[in-house]
Amino acid sequence: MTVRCGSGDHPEHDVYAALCPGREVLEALSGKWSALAIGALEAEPQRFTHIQRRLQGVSPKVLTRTLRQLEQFGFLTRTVIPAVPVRVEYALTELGRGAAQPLAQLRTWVETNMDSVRFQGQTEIGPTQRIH
Amino acid sequence: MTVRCGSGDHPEHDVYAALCPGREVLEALSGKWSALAIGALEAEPQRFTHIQRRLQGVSPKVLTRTLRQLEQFGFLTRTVIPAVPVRVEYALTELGRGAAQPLAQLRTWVETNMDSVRFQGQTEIGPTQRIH
DNA sequence: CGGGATCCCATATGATACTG
DNA sequence: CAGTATCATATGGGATCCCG
Repeated sequence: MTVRCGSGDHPEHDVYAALCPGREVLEALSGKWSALAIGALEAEPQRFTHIQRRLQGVSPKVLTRTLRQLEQFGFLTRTVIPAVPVRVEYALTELGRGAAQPLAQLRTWVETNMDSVRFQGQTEIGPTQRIH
Repeated sequence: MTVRCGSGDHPEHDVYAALCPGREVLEALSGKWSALAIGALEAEPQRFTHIQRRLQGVSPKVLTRTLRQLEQFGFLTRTVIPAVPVRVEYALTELGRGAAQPLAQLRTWVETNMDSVRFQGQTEIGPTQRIH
């Protein structure tokens, strides 16, 4: 069964708890390519190569791992279509479509707020100064 | 100025583009502790130790790096309050409060859908079979 | 109290080439 | 087409100890 991790009184899941399995899920969805991959499948199922072209810069190896991980959690399905050459289709599950929503909002937020983000260099700080 | 990365016709930012600076931002918000850290500051500014206690399991070094990174992008501010001992307060900026929303939705989605997530092991696959 | 300095490791990510 | 194999690198993350 699923481990719960509510803090104290209520039994709900709480990603702030160290042992909450939700952390794994959050990390899976937070991978460098996860949000993009899920977004690529929002409209309709897609084949490997299509996804790879969409996520500009991803290597086949990394994309494979990303997709397999998402599949393991049940966010998407991988279907091999017998044909020559073979076709493999990735499609979001019901769960995946659910996760796709907050992820899409995150992507959209980033895109629409890019101009407010600061890209300046380091904030030099050094050791915290003591007051004498 | 800010680099744009719209695909083709429109000039908007597009995180699917390889050179889009939005990718950095998305990654910054996708760090293992980023979403949790920002969430910890949603209600009100907090001190380092408080945040550390909230994010169960984070080491001081990693938390420091997480916060500094978020500060660099302008998501939060770090204020040293002259006192003995020194107090350092972290507070979300306007930008940070904006980012906090989609992140909160993501956390909430994960927490409320944990029971639907599959935690079973690997999907054994092996090399894709060829059709003869 | 709020970190910095170090050391260390796992693993995520990458580039490239090759194959069923 | 849809990967796997290999090699290489980075760096995020962690543990510990120390400091002003």
